[in-house]
Amino acid sequence: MFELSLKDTLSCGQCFRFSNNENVWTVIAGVDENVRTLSLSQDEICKIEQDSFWSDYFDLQTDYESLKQQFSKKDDVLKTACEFAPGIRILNQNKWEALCSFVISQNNNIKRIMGIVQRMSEQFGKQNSRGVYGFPSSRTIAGLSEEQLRQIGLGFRASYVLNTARAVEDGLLESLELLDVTDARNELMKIKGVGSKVADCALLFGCHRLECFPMDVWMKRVMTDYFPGKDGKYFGPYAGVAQQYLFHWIRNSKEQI
DNA sequence: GACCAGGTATTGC
DNA sequence: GCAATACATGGT
Repeated sequence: MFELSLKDTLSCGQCFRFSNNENVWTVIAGVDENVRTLSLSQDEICKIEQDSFWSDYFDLQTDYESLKQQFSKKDDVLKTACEFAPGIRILNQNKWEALCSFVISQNNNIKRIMGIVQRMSEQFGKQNSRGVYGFPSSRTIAGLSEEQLRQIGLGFRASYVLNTARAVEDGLLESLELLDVTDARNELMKIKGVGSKVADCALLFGCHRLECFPMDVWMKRVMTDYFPGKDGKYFGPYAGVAQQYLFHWIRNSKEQI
């Protein structure tokens, strides 16, 4: 049996379309009419195994038990973070949706990011057969004006989102597949509005490049406080997984070391 | 009303 | 290369 906490995995800042009623967690994932919805309580998670889309989305193919064991053996602080929320997994999101969402995330807070993504979907996305709005396609966004994007509250990020949609329409995401992480990262950063942190988030949460180690304000704090002089390379080829445990721990744990 | 939010581009050394 | 600053918007 796999370990997965819906609450911790969905609310740890990887994705921006989820909600919670009573004990039921709901995720909305995917673009336009390919959007899918999952509503589940924690004690029903075994159902995910029977669905190929959600199995992939929640990364059931990766052995997190083994990773957490290795992390815990390597470092005591990381062990504490793993034990704080052991049910976190790295999501496999749509690449464009992840990239665009993290462009929106810059100098922004999670609640407002979620609102913007929801408005974007309802105004510019297409519905599936059940009436759920998918995240708008890059083609749709590339065809909008900056002014139209500003109206949903994107602020100065409107032009960044537009630049990103145009790059994706030019085949950026397909071109990344052949590249190593360093080249892929540099390619993403050619977009005006995509820096190192957003590039790493897109690669980690959208392209499943588990060695990427996004450095936001929280992770900078973790590194200076607990890993002085070190960087993401210290955590090895699955640094991105370690990053997410540390990120969630530093933001939510009252009792730090 | 100042300050902040999973940053980035620009400018100036 | 690294430090300082503006950037839209909505919430404390």
